Amino acid sequence: MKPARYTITSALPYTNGPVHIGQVAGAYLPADIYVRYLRLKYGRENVLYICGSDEHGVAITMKARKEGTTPQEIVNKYHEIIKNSFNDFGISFDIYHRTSSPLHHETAADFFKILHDKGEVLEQKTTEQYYDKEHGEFLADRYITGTCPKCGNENAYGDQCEKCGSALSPLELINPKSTISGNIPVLKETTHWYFKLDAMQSWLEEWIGEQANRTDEKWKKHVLGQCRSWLDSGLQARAITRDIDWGVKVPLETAEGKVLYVWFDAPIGYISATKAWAAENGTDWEVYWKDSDTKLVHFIGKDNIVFHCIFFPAMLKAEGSYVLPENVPANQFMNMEGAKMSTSRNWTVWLNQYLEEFPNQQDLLRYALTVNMPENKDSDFSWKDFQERINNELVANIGNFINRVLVLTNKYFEGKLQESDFGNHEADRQVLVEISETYKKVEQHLENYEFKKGLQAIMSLSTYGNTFLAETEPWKLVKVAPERTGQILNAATQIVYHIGILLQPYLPFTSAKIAKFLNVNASSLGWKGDGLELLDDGHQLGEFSLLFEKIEDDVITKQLERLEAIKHPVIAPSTPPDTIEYSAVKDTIQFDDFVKLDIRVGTILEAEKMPKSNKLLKLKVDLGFEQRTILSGIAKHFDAKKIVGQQVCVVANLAPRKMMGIESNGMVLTAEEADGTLRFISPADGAMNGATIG
RNA sequence: GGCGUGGUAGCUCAGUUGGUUAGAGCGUCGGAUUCAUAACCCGGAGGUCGAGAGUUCAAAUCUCUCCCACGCCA
Repeated sequence: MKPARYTITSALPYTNGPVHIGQVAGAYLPADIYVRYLRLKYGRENVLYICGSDEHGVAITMKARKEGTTPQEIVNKYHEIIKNSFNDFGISFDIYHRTSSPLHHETAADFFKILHDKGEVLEQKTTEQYYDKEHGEFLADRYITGTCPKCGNENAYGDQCEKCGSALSPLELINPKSTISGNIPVLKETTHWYFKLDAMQSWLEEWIGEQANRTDEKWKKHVLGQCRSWLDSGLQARAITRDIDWGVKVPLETAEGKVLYVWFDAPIGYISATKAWAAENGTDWEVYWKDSDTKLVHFIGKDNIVFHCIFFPAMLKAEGSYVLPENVPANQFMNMEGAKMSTSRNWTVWLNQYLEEFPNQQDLLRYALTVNMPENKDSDFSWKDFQERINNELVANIGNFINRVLVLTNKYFEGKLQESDFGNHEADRQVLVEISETYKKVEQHLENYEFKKGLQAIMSLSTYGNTFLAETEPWKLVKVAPERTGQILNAATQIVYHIGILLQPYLPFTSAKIAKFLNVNASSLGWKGDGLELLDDGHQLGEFSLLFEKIEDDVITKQLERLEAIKHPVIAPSTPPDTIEYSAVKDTIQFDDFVKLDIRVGTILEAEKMPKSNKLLKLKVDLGFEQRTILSGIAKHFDAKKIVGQQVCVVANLAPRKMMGIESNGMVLTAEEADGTLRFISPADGAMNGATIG
């Protein structure tokens, strides 16, 4: 029944920004929990967990163009940020690869070639598309703006009108305009390759139908529903090539200047990542994708369902030699303080940001995200809830239980496990039963992708431990029956030990800490569901401290203030006085002089008044790539407490300057009104920290 | 606009094929306790299961209509 090996994937993050906690809760944390469990249960060598950066597509070329840099630089930057934040957070990929690598280009091109050479899978079609004569290139949908035929909005994009929400095709736009040159584009013929999805309709219906009826593990309802919805409306051939120059070149002589469309190339990234991993480890990649005894599981967010349940399986099937996914346990979305997460509005928590602001507290977020994971419907993350969960559950339940046991054992028996007697005491025997039962529950839940329930079962074991102590009262018993007290604490310590093991998939950092407290080798903590293994009588426990610290109110307040600033941007249109004296325009400078300025978007993380100065505020500003200390003479205009979270523009390449003993690295830009009032300059709709201004 | 998935206690969420008094955690109220990070343990209160209609001996669960949220598509 058990497969010989597992190939587990998490959605490839798109490298036009860092990843945020919603994505983590959706596709990375559940996969990591699953994978850590599988490795413990079935052996590390039988599980391969892969991921990587998705680095192609028009969105990245647009961003590069906007920021005056190259696509490669954009993806290099975010690839590093994303990779490092996953690593710090404990997402335990066997490899984190990238689709801009030569190996991926080769793999994706080969895959295309195989489909192409089969002759029946792909077809060529020639259509007319908008072309920018001045720049000599075909225009991607998003490079075209015009008037929306439905609502009259003059700034609709070629693929969508953001005002009325309707999806468009570029040909529908009235008065189309190239956003690259501003010129009117012309229609020109171009040829593309299409994947004949329609030809796979009946096979897909059959395959999805099998998944819907499987008894070993269920596919989620919303996943199946989405698939049905697609199949019912009839599949159509889809273009898999594009006329841009950023991506995997189409490996045909007749396809000069064309690349694979990103949806086609991205999932192949799973395969190329596997190849890269296999090469590094001197092993064979193919069994992880082609052996029928391999179980392939894709972890994704709900926006990705059709790609992983329809398109990619169809591609794999068309190629012919690959296994198909056994399950695609897509999660729904996580909201933030009751509103949709928005990357452009900064209405989220970036993973790298959390890791910086909460150093060495990965497990707190892992816990909060797991407990609130959007497994079957959208969920909500709020900082207040985060604080309460940590304080009432991690600190008060698990942390406290473990502390009680260790303190008692230390106080009464110098931290040495006394002789146990499970045979003669029903209460002690019950402890072992509870532990075994917990293993069974956790295993069952994890095998079914029920991550919340699994964690709840572990919490229940901790509650059981607390009850066990309350009922046996070792602190009273020790005065009259020290031997029995030793037996009770032995049993309680076995609970601690197994909580340590059970927690490994969920809270690996905490698990390692528990192992240290117990003086056992963390790497030897195996999954001991069958034939419960216990700590030996006489075992000497290690030194311990508090497992979790409480989260104080000010920590939460700070986060909420940041969000409040986003919700209510400071807009103060003051009525100008009748006579305004405008300052004279300065001497003309050359364009070259202007480009020397490096102005960036940043967010104020901390602000405090400089002692002994009535003008200066000491700011800590997050510029995305780094955080800086900047002294700014704005203290008379702004309340230090209220500007935390404010987005500002910063001259990033101003020479450092020391003021009152502290070095200032940059300058925060403000607008000065006639009456001297200062206002921050910040991007109208918010922008990512580090975004260039020009 | 079409399709899909949700809408359950103050909050965050569970509720398998329709079947006794609809559950958990947190919060709240009361009790007990002091080994422990005022933590833990026990107990109580709290729900017209989005709204309305229908099928049924019986509906959170099935059907229809409508409202709201999110996703996919046009």
